[in-house]
Amino acid sequence: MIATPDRTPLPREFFDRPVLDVARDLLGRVLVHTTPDGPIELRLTEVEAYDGANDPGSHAYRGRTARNGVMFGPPGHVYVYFTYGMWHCMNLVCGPEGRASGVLLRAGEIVEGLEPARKRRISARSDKELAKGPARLATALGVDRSLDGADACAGPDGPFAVLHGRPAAPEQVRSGPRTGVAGEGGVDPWRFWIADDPTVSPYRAHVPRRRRT
DNA sequence: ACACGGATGTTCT
DNA sequence: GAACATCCGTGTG
Repeated sequence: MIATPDRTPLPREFFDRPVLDVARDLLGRVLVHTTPDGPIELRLTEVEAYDGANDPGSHAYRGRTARNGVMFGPPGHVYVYFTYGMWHCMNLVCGPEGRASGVLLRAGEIVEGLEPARKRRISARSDKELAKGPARLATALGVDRSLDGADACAGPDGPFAVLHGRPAAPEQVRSGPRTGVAGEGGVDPWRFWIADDPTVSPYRAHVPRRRRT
């Protein structure tokens, strides 16, 4: 008999901690996004921490703007941004309020709602690629800017929640530099993942692109 | 498996 | 005008 996973939503206090602690602790937890196609659930296998005004890699480094406002708000909310003209990526805001730190959700395993996830990720060659990468993850979950600012601690009534799940054992957690982050921001080992998990995305260094005309 | 360039448009300088 | 917390298709090995 298989033990029942703990489906208790994480309380807001979970997110009201230093962002590095929250990032490590999120691995293995289960996200639930309720969509018109039904619930999609994802077990997190890879995340990155971004530490507000102290962090040259963070969207909050140069202060508050219309885009990043949610990062400056209370912990336990969803920050979604649009990038490269095509993609969405999602973060969970960490406390304390005003610190503007967050955890980018980079990859995971779809554990419920495979059919709707495949439908949104038609180019995926296998199920382990459905959410292998932050924009793929958001696509598979059906997340866009309409979810920006949503409360991740609202429980089953809200459109999005983070369940307790089965946290990864600390000895299974690996860390390294963040993917695609330029300059000094790409130095700190603030990317975390579960060792040997097939859904973790490959590391890529930041590549400055040549101008187009 | 890995490297490259194009796609696409919002955001900020 | 430039940068962008990326992805995909195509090429090579």
